[in-house]
Amino acid sequence: MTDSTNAQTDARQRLYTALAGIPAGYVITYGQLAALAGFSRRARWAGQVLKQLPQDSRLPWHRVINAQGKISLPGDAGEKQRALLESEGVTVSDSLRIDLSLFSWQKADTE
DNA sequence: CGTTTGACTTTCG
DNA sequence: ACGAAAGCCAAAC
Repeated sequence: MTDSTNAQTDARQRLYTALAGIPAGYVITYGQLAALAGFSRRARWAGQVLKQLPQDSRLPWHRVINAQGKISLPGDAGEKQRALLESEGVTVSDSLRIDLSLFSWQKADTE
């Protein structure tokens, strides 16, 4: 395969690694996740990658929400994500909203 | 190469 | 607090 293909795979891999670093009971926004992977202002791209994420991947994709502290997944998928977060101890409001001041993950702390 | 699209973000009313 | 509009960026057409 070509170098360009490698670059694309590497970019996704970095995002996966960053996502894997999010502990249960915490959430992170698309923008923060992208920045954590080394790509600032790539929030949309991060969302696109998660959408294409295979089901067999064991990554905590449900810990990723938007900057408004709300689940971006439409329909039943959003309800499913809420259930997963609740099961990890994250409090989710009826409007799929989460208190970022309590559950937002900061890598530069607690370690 | 120009246009459209989107699991985003921020600002304004 | 909520919705609309604009801004931003990469991938798909």
